[in-house]
Amino acid sequence: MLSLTKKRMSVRVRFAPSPTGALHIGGLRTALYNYLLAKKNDGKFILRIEDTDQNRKVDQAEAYITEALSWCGLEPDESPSKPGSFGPYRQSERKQVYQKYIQELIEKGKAYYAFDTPEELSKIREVYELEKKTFKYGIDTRMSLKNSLSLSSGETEEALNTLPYVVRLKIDSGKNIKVKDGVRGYIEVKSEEIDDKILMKADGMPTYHFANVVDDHLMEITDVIRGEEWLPSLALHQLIYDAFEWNAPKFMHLPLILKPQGKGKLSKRDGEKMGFPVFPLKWENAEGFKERGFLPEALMNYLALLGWNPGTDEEIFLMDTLVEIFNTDKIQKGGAKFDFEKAKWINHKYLGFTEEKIIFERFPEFLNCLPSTWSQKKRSDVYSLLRDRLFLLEELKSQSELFLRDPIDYDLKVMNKIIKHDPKKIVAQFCKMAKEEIPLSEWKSKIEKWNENEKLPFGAIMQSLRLAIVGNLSGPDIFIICEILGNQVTLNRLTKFINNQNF
RNA sequence: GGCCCGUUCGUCUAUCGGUUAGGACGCCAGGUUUUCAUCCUGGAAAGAGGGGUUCGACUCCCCUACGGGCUACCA
Repeated sequence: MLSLTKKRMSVRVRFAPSPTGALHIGGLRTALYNYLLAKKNDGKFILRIEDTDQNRKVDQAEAYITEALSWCGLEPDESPSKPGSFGPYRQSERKQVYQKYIQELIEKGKAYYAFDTPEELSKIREVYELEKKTFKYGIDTRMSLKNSLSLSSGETEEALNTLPYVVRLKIDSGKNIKVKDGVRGYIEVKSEEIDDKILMKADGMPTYHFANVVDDHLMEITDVIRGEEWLPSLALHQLIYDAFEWNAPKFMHLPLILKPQGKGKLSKRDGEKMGFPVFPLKWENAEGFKERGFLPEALMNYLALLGWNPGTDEEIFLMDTLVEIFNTDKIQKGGAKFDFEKAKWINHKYLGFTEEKIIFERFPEFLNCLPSTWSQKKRSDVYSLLRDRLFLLEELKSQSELFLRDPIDYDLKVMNKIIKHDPKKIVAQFCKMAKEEIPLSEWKSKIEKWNENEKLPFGAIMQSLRLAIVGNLSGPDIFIICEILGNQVTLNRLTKFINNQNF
């Protein structure tokens, strides 16, 4: 047990998203696990923006990511907006760095220039596909393609000056590459399986693989926690570390977050289709967890449990506890389906133990459905009456509507059931009582007393009142509703009911 | 197609060779309540299939099936 909680020295982890759109909960969970590992070990959590693909870059995305992490309480120790001594933290600003290191690889003979155009290559791929073979730019093919290995040095020189070129990693065959994933264990890959991946693109930008390795090394990253989609590239990354003769960090690949129903990984579409958020904050037309009324702590709690477990039966953990108990060897191997119901239930728990004052301070946007003309006490009374019923803060709006306007109509099914007890007469009696301003606690006994002569089912009385005041049979304690409504409004509603000509 | 990874109730998961396979969400039933919801109690519900190894496999190995990922000058 002691070894599980022992702290390691100078842990540095990074979350490295591409600014191609909103951060979704898969990425968010990756960020969370990184954050937890860092904080558990008194280490540093670094945000690095991987914007090497200029075509897919979305302007607002980086700001969104920063804001989303902040809302979730995952504040980076180093980031583009809070540089440490390992910057720049945006890959597009590190071009010279990559140039320097790619040069080193070329000089070492570990990488080479290639002049084949994308069009040429895709044509070759098509031909291979027709023969049901897979084209690999590598040991078997590289000498018949246009690169500094197949061309003479003069031709290469010439091409370098006139043609666009990329730099590829030169992979030797016949090697068994053994890599370790902290979640799954050792994985062995034959070097023949890996092709001579492009390290530097024709536009002078590095590819993910290259930039990632160089930056993780330079930024002294000790542990890489990333999505499972990177697992097949792990051997390639190891080869790049080897080419530089660098020590690789520890790797851990998180299982994917899957659709609630059906197959495949969770997508933005699923959220739209099934009515749940997949983004922390609003993005374009899609509402986020924030807008739906999640407490960020609750979201983090749910995400922590999606692919990891503490090994106990407990499920509700504040961030501080999470940091304490988080342990990477409890990370799950298989993908996990997203379950919005469970997420809501956790949020409900948080709503239950979070002080009202805190809710009013932190989530004013949800309290806005209560008129600003109301006194603080009245707003507070409404919230405390409704809070046990809330799973999402957004529900406050619909749940509080009964205070804002008189019932539009009355539930006819209920009406038919109780009509034989003469609900108007019952309500009229209640009217009389309401005029006397009886304290809340005495309503019930008053009604019972009155009912001694009338001999009505108690339920019929209560149903008549509820129908008259809110129009249907659901909702919180009707007497408290009356008290919050005040005598005037209550009397109005009762009178309206009595005067209704439809029954 | 090739390569890699995975598979315990509907869902998230516990189990690290010997358990009546545990918990939670959801579902169902009962209780509390003036109703609904909350809350409380209870219930139904699982080791993908087939081979091994072993005195004994959910647990270790192999095969199959299924699911997923990668296979770009995207990350």
